[in-house]
Amino acid sequence: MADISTRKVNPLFLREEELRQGMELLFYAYRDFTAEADLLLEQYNFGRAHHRVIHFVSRNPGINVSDLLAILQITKQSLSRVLSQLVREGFIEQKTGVQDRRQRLLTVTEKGEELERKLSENQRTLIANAYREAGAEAVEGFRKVMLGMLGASDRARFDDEFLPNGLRRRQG
Amino acid sequence: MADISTRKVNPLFLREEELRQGMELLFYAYRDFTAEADLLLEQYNFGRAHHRVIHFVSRNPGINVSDLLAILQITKQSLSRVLSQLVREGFIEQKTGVQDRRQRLLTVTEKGEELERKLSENQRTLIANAYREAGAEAVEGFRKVMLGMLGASDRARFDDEFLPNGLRRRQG
DNA sequence: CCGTTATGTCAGTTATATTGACATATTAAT
DNA sequence: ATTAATATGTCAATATAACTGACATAACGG
Repeated sequence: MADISTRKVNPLFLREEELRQGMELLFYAYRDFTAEADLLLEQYNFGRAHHRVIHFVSRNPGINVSDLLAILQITKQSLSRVLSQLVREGFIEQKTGVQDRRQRLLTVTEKGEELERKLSENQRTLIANAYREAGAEAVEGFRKVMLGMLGASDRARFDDEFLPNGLRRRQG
Repeated sequence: MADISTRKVNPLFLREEELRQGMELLFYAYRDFTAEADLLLEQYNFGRAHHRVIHFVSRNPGINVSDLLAILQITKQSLSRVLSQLVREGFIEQKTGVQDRRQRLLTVTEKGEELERKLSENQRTLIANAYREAGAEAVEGFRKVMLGMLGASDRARFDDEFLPNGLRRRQG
């Protein structure tokens, strides 16, 4: 199946094949990437949504609910269940905004940070190993391609961080 | 937030930051990647699972149920609902195996191929654009990193296709 | 004061997956 | 030939996680 001889003589097939491999890479990588954290989450009776909330609140301390919803792209009702659970169990804190007292600004507690570290440990290891094995140049390419795949609004979240080229350099 | 000066003097922070960016790239890319196909699937009252089944059966004509389950990593009951729906509506065909008549070998009908093309059109475009904009070298790096992130069993699915280096070369 | 915004919540629904138990047909092993 | 194991399918109950819609409160901005 998909014999090389066919590929060689048919650049269109080759390109098509290449694209479909890209699709599958994304599928498998995402699944493998999330698999272990999912197991850990079960022990807390949490789901992937909890992980995402903790991750993005940890990365954006003081974020308000609207902005978090914009990142997660879920309904406020969905977030509510997850978030109130995390607050109730002491992983996330809500503080009333100072300029705008309607807002609830979210931060992760120390307990929350600890959980975040646990949850992401395997993920960071996976990425770190993949980066190390692939080498600096490959990592640069990986980022380029991934960024190129993002929709405009999501890409904007990275622009600030990528342009100042503090990160493009090393990844030893 | 995340000021460059801090990054420059603290390689550990930089590395950590880099890994977390990788995590988010994967999250956003996967979501943006699947967003449009999801919309189309709604029109058929199908879900992402249907897309996956069609994709992998299309890529592996004559695959049996067990192997498909191994790829999808879902229960046979879950697959059953999706698959029987696809068979009932004429997107997928089942044929009794010849060597082993217990098996149901799955193939995509012409109608199924058509749906697959529709569903993946946007995804292929996304990848194609990202590849083109990033360049051949970046694509090579992207693949290396993605492959490096896969678990052993998933990586094995690509080994055959990657080692014969019919694909590493061009991506014009 | 009033329209809008940020947030929260109640209720009902839908989609999708899971587990467990069991059934059928077929193959493979003794 | 009988029997154990395999490939597949199905019924039923449950779980999860999202959704929509409606409504409520508090605070902002003019």
